[in-house]
Amino acid sequence: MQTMGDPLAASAILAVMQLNTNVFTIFMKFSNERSKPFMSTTPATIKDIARLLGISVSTVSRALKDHPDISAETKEKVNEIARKLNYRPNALALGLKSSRSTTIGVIIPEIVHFFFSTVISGIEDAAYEAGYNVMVCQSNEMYERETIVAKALLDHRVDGVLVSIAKSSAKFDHLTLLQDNGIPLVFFDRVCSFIESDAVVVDDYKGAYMATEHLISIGCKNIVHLAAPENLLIGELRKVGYCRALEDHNMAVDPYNIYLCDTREKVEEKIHRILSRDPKPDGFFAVNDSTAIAVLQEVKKAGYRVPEDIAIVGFGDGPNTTICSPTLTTVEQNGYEIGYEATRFLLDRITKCNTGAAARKKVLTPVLVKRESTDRKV
Amino acid sequence: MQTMGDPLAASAILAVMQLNTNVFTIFMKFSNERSKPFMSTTPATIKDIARLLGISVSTVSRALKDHPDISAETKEKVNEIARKLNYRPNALALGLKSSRSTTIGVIIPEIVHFFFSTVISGIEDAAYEAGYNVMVCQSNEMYERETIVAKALLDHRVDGVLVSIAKSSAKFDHLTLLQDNGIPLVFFDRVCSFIESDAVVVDDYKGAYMATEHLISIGCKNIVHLAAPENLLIGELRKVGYCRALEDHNMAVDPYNIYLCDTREKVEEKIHRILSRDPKPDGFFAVNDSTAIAVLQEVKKAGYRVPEDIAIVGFGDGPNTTICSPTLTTVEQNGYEIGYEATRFLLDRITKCNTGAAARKKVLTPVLVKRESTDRKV
DNA sequence: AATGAAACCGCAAACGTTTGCGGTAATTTT
DNA sequence: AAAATTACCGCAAACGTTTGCGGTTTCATT
Repeated sequence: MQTMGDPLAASAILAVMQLNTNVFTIFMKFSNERSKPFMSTTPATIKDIARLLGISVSTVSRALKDHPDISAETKEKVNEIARKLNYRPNALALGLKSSRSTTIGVIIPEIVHFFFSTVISGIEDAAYEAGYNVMVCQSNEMYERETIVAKALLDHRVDGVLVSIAKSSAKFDHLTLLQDNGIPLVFFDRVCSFIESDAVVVDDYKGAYMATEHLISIGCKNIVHLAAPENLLIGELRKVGYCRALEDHNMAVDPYNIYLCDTREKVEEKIHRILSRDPKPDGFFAVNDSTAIAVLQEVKKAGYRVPEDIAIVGFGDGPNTTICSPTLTTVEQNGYEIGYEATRFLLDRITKCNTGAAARKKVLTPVLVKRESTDRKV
Repeated sequence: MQTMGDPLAASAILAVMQLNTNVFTIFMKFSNERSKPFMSTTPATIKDIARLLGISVSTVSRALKDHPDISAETKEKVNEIARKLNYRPNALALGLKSSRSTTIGVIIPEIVHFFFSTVISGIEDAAYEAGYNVMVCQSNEMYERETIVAKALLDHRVDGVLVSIAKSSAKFDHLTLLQDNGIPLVFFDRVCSFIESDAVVVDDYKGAYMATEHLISIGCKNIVHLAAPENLLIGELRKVGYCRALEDHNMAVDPYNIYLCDTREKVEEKIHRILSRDPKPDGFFAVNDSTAIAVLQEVKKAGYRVPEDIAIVGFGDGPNTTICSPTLTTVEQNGYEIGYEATRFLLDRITKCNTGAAARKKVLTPVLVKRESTDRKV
């Protein structure tokens, strides 16, 4: 058979020759195929290989994973046919049998945000390194969507879930549901205080403290903080960092200088009210970059100079911070590292099956990136 | 039993009472659980429900889907236990049985880009509306990664795949592999000319034509085009649109005015060479927004005024275009709509099983969004 | 020549579902 | 009262794998 030119035809003959039992069905298989010899429209299975070779599925299965019980000759034949048929193991069957799907789920607010998309890159890299697949689900910051995707991940029997909670999530039954079903959870960035679980976060308190202190150091006397909703821990921590920095420099914390304002839209809605307060703000610390940039644009439009009249600091260090003008001082958050480390935590839980071990927490230290929006000549 | 206060305890009793055969295993089940009555660490199955109720799995299965053969009483009991156990059907088993996973795969270059992440939003919405889940995989613009994720999607027996090819992909065996296995393909944005399949794209030619014509209309005489690699059809089409617009206005197409330059890095590398050419460029049409914005920043840095000395147009209309200064004129691409329509195409193929029908193509018309970077007083 | 041990391979159960078919009991129809 | 429905439920096979166990050969050892 090695003398034949066309390897496909060669194996077809080989296969037919070795048949003993069900020649008919095989023949049907061949005659049914249109123009694609040896390739049905449906994925090849171990059964197909076994049938073509006239051996049992057990043998094929063992041959494919190089089991010592199988002869070299058989292994060769099996692998050849498998290659020709483009055989790929059915992950559903594998998962059902082993009750492990080698897939991890991700519940993430919105991937449009640069930070979250870099987190995903870190997650994917860590997962692929370990042979795991990733299933990414957006909650779109909506509690309902979060519950839906959590259940979908449960349905698919993912081996673990990485989650950063939505702004609007106040109930967490859907997450404890996952835990109750033996699916380990690891939080990243936006953690949930009510659930005992591993977590990877940045030191939001410290980042906010540094940001505020920097504004103070360049001479700001009346610093406004644009904050996130209260149920978000990261928002709270950043607010506390802001307050503490003021206190440590003997500046009073004016509650009226703290606004719930974490999107561009809210900035456009509230900015005039904020700017018309007395004493007038000369510094802004916003809970994220896009809010900070919106402020930057609005105050410029209102005739103020940045950073001379008003200095601004954001949080996150997305690429936008270098394309606005002036460029934005911000607190760097290494999304990739957060995703990578969180996934390492999760894989650890999965492979070690140590769901019992105490919750670990990794806190990454952010760094303040100084740019033009706070670059005053002091 | 309705008189008891605790519904959990009530059903436990109910369950034990109804047992006839395997009391022992049930008892084991209870005594094994720590602090979580009625909830093992592993997901509940139909078998569990059947065992607790002393009925067969077939009955439970039918009861759960409201089959007329099952009595109202049984249905009620089954549903009650199912709810208590947080029963969720095993998607792996369902997929294996039906050879449909109600999951669609997405192969996308990089979700960091605003355009692609909006596409995903459109995909998700269309998929969820139809009860499908979405598995998003990034190729990171790498051919190897693209082949890996394609195989992973095949392994998971997704019902269909949406794909936008990586810049570096020149071979497409991994995609025909999917087709050969009966998995329908729909391309979005970056199509592959060698594979006959459905596609949803924007009219890149027209978008480029409009952009170039706009530059001409504001008085640009020497317009540079920063192009994508040649193997990307969208890049080619945009280049052709650029050339055609010049020709239609009796302006010569200078091949030296066309550069392979589609990232910020390449701009920083080549901009000085480009600007030092004679005649000096007075207009730029870049193949995407981030490239255009990089140009904008570099020419400003080099002392030129935008748009007075040099006018710039991008492609894509991401949010960056409104935060750079001056704001960027660009060609709007409705990513959400592309994703939504592509998914509709795919679901159509899946549900209708009409893999045989001719390939359909939907071309969305982009619109030119004029902003400051071309706002000359003419 | 009988025994033992390799070397190879197949049977069958299991994972969690669905579903055609058959069966029993209760109810209705003659 | 017999027959025919009707109502309700269980058996078992199937989806694609893996794997413990048992079964044949074959070959080397006494």
